[in-house]
Formats: sequence, structure tokens, C-alpha cells
Amino acid sequence: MASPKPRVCYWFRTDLRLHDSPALAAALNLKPEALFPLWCWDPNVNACCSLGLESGVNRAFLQYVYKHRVGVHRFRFLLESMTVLSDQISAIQPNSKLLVVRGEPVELLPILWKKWGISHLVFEKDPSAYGRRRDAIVLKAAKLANVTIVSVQGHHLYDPELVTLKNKGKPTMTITSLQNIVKKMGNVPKPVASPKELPLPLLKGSTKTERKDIFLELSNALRGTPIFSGNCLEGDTAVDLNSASLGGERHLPVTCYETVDGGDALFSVPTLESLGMSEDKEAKIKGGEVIALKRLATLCDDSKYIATFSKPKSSPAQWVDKPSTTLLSPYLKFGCLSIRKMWWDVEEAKQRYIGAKTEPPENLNGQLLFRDMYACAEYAIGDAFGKVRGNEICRYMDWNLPTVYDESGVEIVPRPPGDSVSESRLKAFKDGQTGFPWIDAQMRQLKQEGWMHHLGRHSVAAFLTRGQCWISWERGAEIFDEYLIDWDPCSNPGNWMWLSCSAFYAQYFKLYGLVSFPQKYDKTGALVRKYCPELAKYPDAYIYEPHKAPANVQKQAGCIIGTDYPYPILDEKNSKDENMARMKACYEAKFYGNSKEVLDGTANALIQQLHGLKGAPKEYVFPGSQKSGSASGSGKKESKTLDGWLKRKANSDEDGGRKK
DNA sequence: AGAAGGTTGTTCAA
DNA sequence: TTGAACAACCTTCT
Repeated sequence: MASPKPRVCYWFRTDLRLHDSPALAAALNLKPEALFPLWCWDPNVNACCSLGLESGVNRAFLQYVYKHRVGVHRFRFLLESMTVLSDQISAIQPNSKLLVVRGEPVELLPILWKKWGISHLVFEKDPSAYGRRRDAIVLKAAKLANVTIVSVQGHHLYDPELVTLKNKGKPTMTITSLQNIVKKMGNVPKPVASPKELPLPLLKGSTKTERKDIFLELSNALRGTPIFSGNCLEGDTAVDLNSASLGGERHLPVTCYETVDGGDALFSVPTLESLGMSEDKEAKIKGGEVIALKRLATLCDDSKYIATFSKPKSSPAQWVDKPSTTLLSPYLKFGCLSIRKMWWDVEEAKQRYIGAKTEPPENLNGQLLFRDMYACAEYAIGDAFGKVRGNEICRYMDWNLPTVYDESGVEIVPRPPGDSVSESRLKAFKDGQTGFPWIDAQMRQLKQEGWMHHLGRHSVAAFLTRGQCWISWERGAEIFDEYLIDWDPCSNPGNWMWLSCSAFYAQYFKLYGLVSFPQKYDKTGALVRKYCPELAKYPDAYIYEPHKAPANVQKQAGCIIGTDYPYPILDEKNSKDENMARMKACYEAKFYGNSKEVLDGTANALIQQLHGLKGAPKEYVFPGSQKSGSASGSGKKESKTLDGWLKRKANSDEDGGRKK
């Protein structure tokens, strides 16, 4: 007896493209009689599917949701990418498009399978810890529903699962070790052809031919499907999980979950307004496969640029309008651009160039290998990769503002405030108000554009953690998570651990200067002038340290430090010297995220015996500054500092007592 | 066990 | 422009 023809649901998550999609090719190889291109818009985290995150299947998972922050730029980029994808589908098959359903994947998919008569669910493998956990649940549901799941690697050069297997389950901690492993796995697979045609998303036995009728029929089949009740604004999860971190950016009512299929606009892509945010017309980095491919092609036309690219030499002092790097990371993140296509197009352009060429790890494809390295390390470590606690590769430091856990090891969300000096430094960092123009310009660009050059990320990450502020890298990673379009669950924590010398990198005596480093690339401070316009008229000599400018220079530049631009929040050199000693102590202590002393809360006391520093950092008052009228809020009263210190001390005593 | 290497520091002297 | 001192970390390879 011949088996019935497959009816395939293709679930888009990490792969918003049609070109070089091995998973989509696998779906079409099934020769399905119907193909449903699906996107599940998750109510708990909104963008969670694409972000490789867990949906709110139960309360334990919601813990993760609380921690997740998505700013307006990433939402916008995602919606644009979905719209372009839908248009690309319609360009091949005018009577099909991206079918966006609003609801929990785990709840909605079984309903769709049944009502649309689906036999196969096909998707690109999501190797992140959360993706794996979500897909394991979907797999169970599929077994019950007798639906076959086909999952195909496509988000990385090599399958992190296979690399980890070859590495005996260990995380890849250096780029050379990754290179040695993948050398034995053969070449990066060549891109597969884009589909020329797509089957229609027709119900069983349907005779519909008109576009609108087809979608109406699909919608009618879903009639009576309960609207997902877990809207983040209701019930006992009554925290607007994203809005809380949007810094007031959300000011419209969230309406995107009022229907399962988008109502009259059948299966439409949600609008930014329906997420409670307003349209951003100034946005420079636009989503979608079409722009991604065009950008890659333009870059590859310049074979000299491709063949001689060297990351350490690319300038972090050039900004998003004319970056020294490719600006392709947002497209790789959402799968608008296939990483294998990029790899081979870059190789081809490199072949074309005559002359001295760069090689991995410094060259472009070397950068792609780093992305794989972090993905493989995350695969081996699992959930703990994105945090300190429980993370076996993450060296433990007695950071200020650590993530706080209750007695049973559950994260307390939202995080209780830490010492007031560190809290105000963290806020100044996030807002680009530290009084260090190089840091402030980078951070303001991040917030404004959703992007920062890789070496700029290095500068600000080192500054916030081991360099100056001694604030936990988890706080910095959260800010990046909120603002970066290209935020990735592997690369971002990985790089924060790198820069804070928690993992992957250990030469803590090498540190970026807040003046020397940017001066290497640009003595005129163009990036500062662009993103800190109040400093635009400062002479080059003071552009990276305006607080050193004499009063008459400040006056002439029309920007008085302490009034129009903040005093530095700390002394760069003093904090650097102190923190190097702290790093030495932490390295001596040899605690990791999974050490007993970390889990039982005794690690800090032991480390502090080694470096001799106790309590919260002292408020820094810029020498000669007036106590009043400070823009950065420096110049707080001494008693307040002492207050914070006492409070922290009381807290830590209590913690110690409780945990022993 | 010891040496070499590690994508991407700074400062100063020659 | 190049190289050494700074103070000395880690992982990987032999």
C-alpha cells in the first residue's frame, strides 16, 4: 500500500531565508503535496523562537523569560526579516506566504498538525541549550500526534553536536582546538540551491485556487482554537517581561495576541505597534534576506578588502554608517544570511585577489570560526553557559552587582539592588554617561543603532568588568542583550567571559586604555563627536579626556564638564591598579562557577581575604569638582556611601549566616 | 614536565 | 616603526 503524500509544516526559527537552507531543502525533498511555511509568535517572550529561547511552558521556564531583554531594534529587525521572508515566499509561489500564528509553539503546533492534516514538521536545528530543550518538548508532542520531525543543521559551519562529540564532550576553549577538530571533519558544506517552487499550503482535498481563499480556509480550520491566555500582562506572571527592560520604550497597548492568526490580516506579520512600540524611522540596519545578500555581494566585489581583512586592525572608531567590519552579524544571527554561503563567497573573493592574504583566525572566515567555537562551547556546557553560577568554565570573581539567588539556588528576579555606587556606575555605563567619551560614544551608538564594532565591545566590556567598574559581566551581557540586534546566546556570553578574563582568555594584565586605545585608530575622535555631540567642539588633544581640559578650553568648546558632560565616574588608573590586584587574588583562589564555595556563598569572603578589599566601592569625587550641579550624580554625601557599605555588609553577613 | 602559543594592550626607548 | 618590559595568566602540544 502506498503511503500518503507528505504534508509538511516548515517551522522557521533561526533561518529567515530561502537561499542555502539545508532544512528547507530536506522539506522539499519529501516531495510534499502541501507546504505550510510557519512562524510561531510566542506570547511570553515575543521573539523567542528566533532567539532560540524557551517558551513559557511552565514556571521554571518563565524564570528564563524574566532575564531576557529585547529592545526595539531587535524586534524591528526581526519583523522586517519576517516580512521580507514572506515576500520571498510569495515571489516563488504567489499563493503562499509566511503563516504567522500567535501562540505557544508547544500548544499551537499540535493543533495545527491536526487541523491542517500535517504529517511532517521540518526545521533548522537549533543547537542552543534553550532551543534544544524546547525542541525536545515539541518532539514528544510530535510522537503523540504521529507527526515525523526532520531537523537539519544549518545555523553554523559545523554541527556543534558533532564537534562536541569529536571533542569528547568538552567545550572548545581555544580557536586552534576548534580548528584542529573541524580540520578532520572536512570542508564546510557548499551552499544548496534556493527553491524554484513551493507547494501550496492547502487543506486536504481543498480545491481553492485564489490566494485569499486559501488563507481564509486555513483560518477557518483554526476557528475555535483558544487564544493563548498567557499574555505577559495578565495572571500570576503579571510582569510585562519585555516592557520592564525596554526603558519606557513600550507605551502602546500590546495587541498582537488578540487573535491566533492575525484576524482580518490573515496570518500577517505583527507590527511594531502591536508589540507596544512605535516605528523607528531612523533605523540604519534593516532586516531581511535581500539586503543581506546584497551586502555580502557588495563586500565580495572588493576582493582586496575580503582577502586582506584583519580583525585586530579594523577600526572601532568608525561607526555604523561606514563600518570597518562587514555588519553582517545581525543577518547571520537571524539566519537571513547563510553562514556557509558567506564562507564560500568570501573564499571565492579571496581566490580572486593577487597578493598577500590574511588567514584564520584574524581573517573574515576566522571570525565565522569563532562563532562556531562559542556555539560548540555552549553546546558542551548547556544552560549554565550564559551565567556565572554553575558554569564550570567561568572563573569566579567577587564582582559587584552579581546575579542574586535564593537559598534553593533559584535566581531572584528582578535582581535586588546592589551597592549604590556600583548601581549608579552601571546606570551611567548603560546610558553613556560615564564621563569617558570613548565608552560613552560606543554605548550611545549601541543604544541608538543596535550595533557596536567588535573592538568597541571589547573596550566597554573590559571597562565594566575587570578594568574599572568591577561589575559582573552578567550585567553587561544583559545590556548587550537588550540593545544589540545581533545578540546571540553563545557568542555574547562567550565574549563577555573572554573580556572579563572569566574564560577563554586569561591575560588580565593586558587592558584597553580609555584614551590610548581609541587614539591608536583615530586621534581626532570622530566617533565621540558623532555620538557625544556636546563634546563636538573640543580640541583633539582633549577629545578622549575632556575633564583634563582647562576651564577656558571647556568654555570655548561650549561644554562645561560637570554641567554639560559628566565628570569621570571613577579614576581610570587607580581602579585599574586595584582591579589587577583583585584579579590576581581571584586567579589564586581558583574558584569556578560550579565550585562548592561559589554555590554555598563562601567564595567572596575567601577571595577578599586574599586581596584585602571589603565592602562596596567608594564614591569617586573628581578632584576639584564642585559637589553640587554634577550631571552624573557624583558628589553624593559621604553618609550615603557609608550607608550603602553598611547595608551591603549587613546583607553579606546575613547571607553567610544563612548558607552555612 | 616544560615549552610554545594565545585573533585584537601600553608605554617607553631606540 | 620595532622591540622589550611590564608581571606572569591560561591551554595545548611535545
